[in-house]
Amino acid sequence: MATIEDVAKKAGLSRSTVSRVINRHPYVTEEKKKLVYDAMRELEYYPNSSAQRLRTQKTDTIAVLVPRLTNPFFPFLIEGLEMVAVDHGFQLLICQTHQDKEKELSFLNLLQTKQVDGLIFTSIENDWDTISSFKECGPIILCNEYRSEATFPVVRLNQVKGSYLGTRHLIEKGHQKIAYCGGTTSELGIDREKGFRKAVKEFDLEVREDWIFRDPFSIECGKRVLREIRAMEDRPTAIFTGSDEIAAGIIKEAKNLGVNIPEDIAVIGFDDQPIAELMEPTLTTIRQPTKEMGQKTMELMLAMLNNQAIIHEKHVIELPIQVISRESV
Amino acid sequence: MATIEDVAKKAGLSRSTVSRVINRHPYVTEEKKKLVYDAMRELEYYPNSSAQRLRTQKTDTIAVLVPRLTNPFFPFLIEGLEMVAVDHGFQLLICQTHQDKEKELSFLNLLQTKQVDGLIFTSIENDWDTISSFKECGPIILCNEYRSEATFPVVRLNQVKGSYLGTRHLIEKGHQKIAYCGGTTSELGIDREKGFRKAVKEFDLEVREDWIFRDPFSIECGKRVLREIRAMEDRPTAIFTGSDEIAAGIIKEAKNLGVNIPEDIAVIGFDDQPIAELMEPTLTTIRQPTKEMGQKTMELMLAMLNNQAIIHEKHVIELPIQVISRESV
DNA sequence: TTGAAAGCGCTAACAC
DNA sequence: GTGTTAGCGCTTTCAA
Repeated sequence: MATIEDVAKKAGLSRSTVSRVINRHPYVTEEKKKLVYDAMRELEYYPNSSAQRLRTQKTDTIAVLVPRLTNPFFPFLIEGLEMVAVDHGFQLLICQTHQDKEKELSFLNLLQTKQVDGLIFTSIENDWDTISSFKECGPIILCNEYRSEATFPVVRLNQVKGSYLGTRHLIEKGHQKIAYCGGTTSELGIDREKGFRKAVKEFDLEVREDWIFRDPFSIECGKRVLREIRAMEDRPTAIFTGSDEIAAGIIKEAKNLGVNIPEDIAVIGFDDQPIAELMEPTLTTIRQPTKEMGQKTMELMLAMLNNQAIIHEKHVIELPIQVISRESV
Repeated sequence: MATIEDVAKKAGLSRSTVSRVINRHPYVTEEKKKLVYDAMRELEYYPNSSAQRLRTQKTDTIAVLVPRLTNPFFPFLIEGLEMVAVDHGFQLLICQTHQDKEKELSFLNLLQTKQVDGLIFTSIENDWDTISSFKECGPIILCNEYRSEATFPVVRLNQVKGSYLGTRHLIEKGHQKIAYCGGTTSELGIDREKGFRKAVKEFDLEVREDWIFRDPFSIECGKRVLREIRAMEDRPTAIFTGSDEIAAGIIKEAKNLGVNIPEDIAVIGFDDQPIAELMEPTLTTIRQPTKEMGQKTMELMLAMLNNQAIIHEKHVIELPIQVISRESV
């Protein structure tokens, strides 16, 4: 493998000049530039990035922590993040935590060991104290999931509002008996439940604790929820869910059980993934501007890396959220 | 940021000893080991991986080239790759080519610049000559997509057989007029078409060239294909498709147009993604053992990196493929 | 069992 | 404009 030294020798110049050519510095004569390029070509030289990184203390890489890639929400989010990153010469290191605290910590280690210049959380597993201790290691942003104690910038949606709007939509369609399916471990989940409760209370309806289903996340979970509901004596007429996948599972199981949607029970999803349009009936859902959220996040990250703007540690960007009305409600 | 030097000083030892402790070398007394650990903790020391990489000439990172993450096939494949990689202390650098030749080349550059130890293609954009010129840069494996000229190891399915079985399934269900939707730019696509043609000919049926739809890839493409078919005078009674997404698009559009599946037209997908079970009717499809393919590929990569086995450059691993019969045929 | 020292490949003062 | 040189932080002979 050729090194910069080899190129310098072959070109009859110094390492510095070669380095200048590589890094497109001004003040190199065309003549010598050509000499360098020729030598590089002949030797099939490519700069060693570990050496560059060590020397410059930059990696031009941003770590993105996601729970898992098989949840389509995250690939779409990554799409937005990547678009902006690539435009600015950065690459993404995508890290699946699989909802594991230890794994999450091991990825935070990337920042400590200088394998990445910055890190973006799209989900959070560990306690806030644990995570905040990494503050000194480099720029960190919370995107999608968040913590109110956070002393990092946050890019998020107003989840209270999202679920409030979704629930109100169900109520306005005439539903009074509404079940809720959502996460409880994240602040995002807690906020969604708040929005749900807010809407229900606003219309003087009752929140039935036995109609609250905690921490479902998959198609399978959705199926199970519907089975549990069908086993009840007093059943809800509508279900609010925390993802299109859960909602899809409910719809699927409804078919198996001969339950009609939305007549017997209405369902609203969350995210507006492609699957929402494919289901029969099509899925009413709460659209998150996923890609935009990714873009905004990466723009913020780049600004932090450049110290362009002084980013306040309580900097919060909130993006709009809306109900997409289809057939399942 | 603390360096190994700082730790050495604080512990009253040499850099070498600290390094030995970091790398769990034998022959360090417990006493000194403790001294080092204490110093590391106090200084919040973490080894700089750029320096380690430069010194050891290893990155413990494998690049995985995928067309895009929003096609669920690839996250599942990555799942398999990652499982094995993580077990052996490797991380994945996931690279989306977005079907772009230039981007693909820029990722091959990762190997040249020593940012990764090995590289896995799951799709191929450039000419074989272009790609094969990277052979000297490090271990490369083709996974999923392949080229018969390949002088790299290949992990793949027998695509000819897959589409042959799928087409035969359609024929055995009584279909004689079968349309084909698939890629033509990749060898994988060409092989699938071969399998299709083989089955059709074997049953003395005709391949109608105007029923061949080239290079569809999305839900939207599927919709378009069905519209084109409905505009024909003489229509096929079944469609073979190259992905569950295309098939889902066809089914979706069929509903819009009041076309019954499988009565008016049968559809078979490819991949067996979660969506196949969610569609109504459920999707008959050709299952690829995606995760296993990922696992096998990474095992092979690790073997290549260790020179454990001498991997023949024409090494080909072929995994089984089967038809999953549901309602759409 | 430990330390001294060389060097991985590169960039950036600084000097000319 | 170009070259000399120091050094980024680490591992690994080699010698003791």
